[in-house]
Amino acid sequence: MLKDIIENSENYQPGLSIDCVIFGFHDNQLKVLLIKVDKSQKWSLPGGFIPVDQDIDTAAITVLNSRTGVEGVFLRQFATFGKVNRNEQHFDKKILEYLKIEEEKGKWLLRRFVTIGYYALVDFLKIIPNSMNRNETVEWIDHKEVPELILDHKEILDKALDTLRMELNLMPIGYNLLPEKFTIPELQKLYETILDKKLDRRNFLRKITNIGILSKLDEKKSNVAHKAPNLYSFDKEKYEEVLKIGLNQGW
Amino acid sequence: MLKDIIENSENYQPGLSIDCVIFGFHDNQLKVLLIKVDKSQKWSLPGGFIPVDQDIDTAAITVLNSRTGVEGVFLRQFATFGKVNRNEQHFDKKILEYLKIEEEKGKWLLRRFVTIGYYALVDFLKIIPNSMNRNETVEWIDHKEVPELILDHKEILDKALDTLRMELNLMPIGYNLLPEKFTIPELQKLYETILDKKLDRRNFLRKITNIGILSKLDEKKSNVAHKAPNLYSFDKEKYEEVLKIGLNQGW
DNA sequence: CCTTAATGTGTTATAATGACGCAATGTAAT
DNA sequence: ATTACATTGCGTCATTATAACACATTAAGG
Repeated sequence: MLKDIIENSENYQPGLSIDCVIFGFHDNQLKVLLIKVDKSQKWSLPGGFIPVDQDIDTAAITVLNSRTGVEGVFLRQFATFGKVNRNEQHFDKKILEYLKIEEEKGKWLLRRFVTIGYYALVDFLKIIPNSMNRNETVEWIDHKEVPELILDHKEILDKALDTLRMELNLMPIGYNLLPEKFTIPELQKLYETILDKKLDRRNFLRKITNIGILSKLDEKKSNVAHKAPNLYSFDKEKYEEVLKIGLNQGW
Repeated sequence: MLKDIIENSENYQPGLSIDCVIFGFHDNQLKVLLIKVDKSQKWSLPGGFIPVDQDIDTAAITVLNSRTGVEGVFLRQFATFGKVNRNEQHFDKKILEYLKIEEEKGKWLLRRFVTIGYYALVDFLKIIPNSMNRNETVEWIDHKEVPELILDHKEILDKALDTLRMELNLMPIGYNLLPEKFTIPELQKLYETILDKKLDRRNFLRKITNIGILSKLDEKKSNVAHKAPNLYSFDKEKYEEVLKIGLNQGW
């Protein structure tokens, strides 16, 4: 795959890549989809290169889609990373030897790559982590237990989470991270997990319902310990509306 | 200049550029620093290319500095633009002929360029718009009277303003856009101009002073019609602190 | 059947916001 | 000089939002 790209490098934007921070939510944990190439010691964010005939947003969708199989989810560009030495220890000649790529073609890879960061929010249960070949492992990892990552991928991940936390104040979140029917406590735990902070149950309920994006269903969650919580779903129309205009007007 | 870059294109990141939206404030108008190359009909944002041995942030500082002469001001990356055809009508062979660049070297320019957008807030009065050569005009233009721009520069400018408006709710603004001593009405007009919205005088005063970033000076503005307003300055220390932690906590 | 650990609903004090009123001040017109 | 006028500075009040907390309800399990 990488070999194909390098050998057809004239079809790809040089020195530019895309990395996706794909968030999911499960077992009250914020998960991140990470990849490990078998021969490598470290994990990395799913990424890809940009065909010269594709918009960068389209290329990002391709990356997300190839790893998760989902389409039409929340995907947003958040920052671009371009320190001089960000990949100088990584894309070195060993890879080219390993992939049996001739030196002239290989030069395409041996330069500083600037990478455009996107983050996605996806429904954990709808995703089957998809390894594109047998040499790599794709896995959901709790964001609190992320192992050492290649290059500056930790920095990229942190920035994505910072952005997500900030955008939590500007727009509703949850539609893409929760199943269709969910309970208020579940939604609250999502918020608490993202923010890494305890919230008051009762105040949370009031605030979240006041936004007007929730529909209370005439149905309770079954098979739960203690009192069965009510189920809710998002009112997609109002949700989209609030996504557009934003939550806080501020000034 | 462009000729130099193309002829030494191996020293520059291929297919990648930087564009700066430089905001200033004067006469109660939000100004944008724009450039017009004499032979061109349209204006453009000041931009530049990225030396392979420079961080992208450093390259952005270079662009800003070369046009304004200022250093250490507010400069922030806000988005990266990479539609497939964003520059296909612009960087064409005519330019290469005009610059007398041989075809092989010129290929560097004839591809899709992805551009990283930065926006800067600078003190209008401290800037001397600096044209790098006689063929170009550098000018402050009221953001409401921005003429047609090349490529997708209008889109970039709009996105920068959107970002600025959003960040107005997250952090204090003004330190880089106003002179050292200023009045509350001036600061309010800055906010009103950026937001394109009238604010209540009295509520603005209360809110802005409650942030705790202003120092009331024992001095009034002179030579003004009507009642002389008090002068204020920013408490740099508290300002920086609020910049870090942010204004609204939200959740 | 009682304990336990959740959920659902409400209350109260405090703070933030939005919409105004009015006096003080300096310019400009008469 | 006096007055009209625009603008600043400071304050009020009703409404809304927020934070902290009390209590009843519900289901599971000993």
